[in-house]
Amino acid sequence: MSDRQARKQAVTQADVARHAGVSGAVVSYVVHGGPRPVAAETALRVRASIEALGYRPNASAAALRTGSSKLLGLVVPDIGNTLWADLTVAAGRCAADRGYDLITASSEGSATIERQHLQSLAGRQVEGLLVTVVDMVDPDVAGITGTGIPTVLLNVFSDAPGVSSIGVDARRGAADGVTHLLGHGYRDVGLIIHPDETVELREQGWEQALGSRGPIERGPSTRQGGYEAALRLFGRPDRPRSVFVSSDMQAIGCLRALWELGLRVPEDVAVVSFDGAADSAFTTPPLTVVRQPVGLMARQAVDLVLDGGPARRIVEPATLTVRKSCGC
Amino acid sequence: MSDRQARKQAVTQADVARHAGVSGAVVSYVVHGGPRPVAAETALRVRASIEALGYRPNASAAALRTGSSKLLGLVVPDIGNTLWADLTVAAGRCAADRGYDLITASSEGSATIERQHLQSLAGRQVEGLLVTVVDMVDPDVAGITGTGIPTVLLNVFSDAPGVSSIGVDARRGAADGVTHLLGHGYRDVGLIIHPDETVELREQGWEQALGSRGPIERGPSTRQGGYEAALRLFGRPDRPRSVFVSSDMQAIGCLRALWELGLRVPEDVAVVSFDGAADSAFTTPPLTVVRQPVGLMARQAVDLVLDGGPARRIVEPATLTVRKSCGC
DNA sequence: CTGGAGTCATGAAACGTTTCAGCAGAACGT
DNA sequence: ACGTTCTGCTGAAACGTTTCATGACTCCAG
Repeated sequence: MSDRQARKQAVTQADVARHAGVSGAVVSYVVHGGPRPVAAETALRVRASIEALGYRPNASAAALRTGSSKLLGLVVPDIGNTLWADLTVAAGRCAADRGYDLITASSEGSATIERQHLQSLAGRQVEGLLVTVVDMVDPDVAGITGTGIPTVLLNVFSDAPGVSSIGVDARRGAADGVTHLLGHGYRDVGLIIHPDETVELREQGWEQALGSRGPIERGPSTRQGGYEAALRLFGRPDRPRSVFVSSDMQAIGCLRALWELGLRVPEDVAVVSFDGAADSAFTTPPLTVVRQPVGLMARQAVDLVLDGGPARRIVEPATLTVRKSCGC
Repeated sequence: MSDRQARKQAVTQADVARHAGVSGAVVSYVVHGGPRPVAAETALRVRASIEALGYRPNASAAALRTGSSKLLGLVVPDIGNTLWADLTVAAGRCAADRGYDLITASSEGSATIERQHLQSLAGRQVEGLLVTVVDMVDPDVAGITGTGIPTVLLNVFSDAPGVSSIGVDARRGAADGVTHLLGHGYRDVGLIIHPDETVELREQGWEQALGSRGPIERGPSTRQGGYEAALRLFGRPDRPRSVFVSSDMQAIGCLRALWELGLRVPEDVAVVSFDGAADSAFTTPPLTVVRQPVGLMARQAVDLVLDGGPARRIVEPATLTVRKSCGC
């Protein structure tokens, strides 16, 4: 109990310095390789002491002194959505390449939680913020612009000053997906989509390609949400012969619903979905998708926040990946 | 460019203190509610200043001063595995409930990356470490025990001193799954498993229930790994009529392989898998699984590292969840 | 020898916070 | 009137780093 109270830093720079018979400054120089030269012999002695004592620099102290936390924040709506998991992996790797760690926070679809996470990350002095917003009610994302933290939005384009955006041309991507379905001869293409500003361009693309509004069912971008929406959509007397689903997660739920209803894919219903998450290739049948290049987007986002240019807006193409669910 | 060089804390405690006409100490008291009383009127004035200036305490400085970073580390082998994503969500929620943030690091199946992450997290003074190891070559996990950071292992039981473990009774769980298959009348139950110390108990459970060793194919715990292993297993002339798959990810890949081979589930091949991740309920057909209660485990893990008792070993039951893939 | 350049190590300041010791003044009982 | 207690605030120290200004020492040219 008392040994737990006495929760102090195990080994400090000063300990190492004493052990090696040098000053603290030299220890710092050895650890960071500069900015002053250190004699090879001394460096060796210091390194030996570091090893012997198991010294590990206190990141908080370094961050305080240098003003650089070497921390990046990532906020996603739902880490259980494999698309965001893919994004997280890619961003984590890029960050690590540049010596940064990533604090990942999942909002679980709640704007309130999102706001809390954002506040918390700002307090942690993260040097960059990658955000996939949950529903984008707020043009200034939770007052983040005021903090001066370089921020990139990854699933929506914002006009807020100082905020960059990276995303795909969702309207065109969606239109391409629907057009592909149309090319198979389907006249009516249903839509399953989340009722949310972040994906409204997908709805527009669908409508544009279709030239009219087909049957729509709405529900959250989750497997369960897609399942329920699909149950409604294909329970209709005028059920469509094909459907464009605005996220892979919903498509996965949709597939289960269709299976339960005894409708075969693609023979009875053709399916195309948006996102191209890792698991969209492993459904039965594998999903034909409009793919977002999240790996690329993550890399660009990390570069953008870390290299500190002016706010930018980058739009990547969303490309159709044909697999089996469309009937090809 | 120069305005970016001049990267200093926007608003500090001292700024607020000056603005409100009080000392820095009072600002701290107001923010934290103590440990000294503050007159209601003064508190109001300070709060107004905080609001007006947009003050946000510097977490690094607080961490340095108090020795408490309010940070927890979570290391998972692969965040794309929805089981770990589920774990991450649960752990993040528990941590947030207690005022902690979670740094999540995904090792992507590499022990080297895992070690790097662990080192980095230790340097960040995380106050607890939740680790799902990637292959468990190292009884002392990457020298973490030396750091004195409370650590919980979540997918393997370790004898390392000072390290807690929380996990399921995997041998029994696996045996239950296989026994269920046996109950359907299948005599030979194949096995798809990752060649790795972290899951060897599942293999033992399978063998124990079976009373012998059936056909095995090995591959990584990923969708692709399961897909390839299944292709081999069911390409055999003596292909089994049922299979126990040691992870949901592999089972999802297996389902795709079976679909490609024209084998129906469960009519031609019955499948039971281990884990019970979120998406195991949304495959076609939905997977019968041996479920790990990751939500519960995450909660216990957070409590364990934060409440600071002695190292413990907790084993939860893994329970069979019957869905459709077993032929019930 | 002297002076200048070069190499290496040192001490101390600063980063922004939390918290302790101390102090002024008011309130109170006697 | 005088101690005593309470309330509300302040100043300063400390946390562990990084880095600057300084200085000691060596080396070499003149």
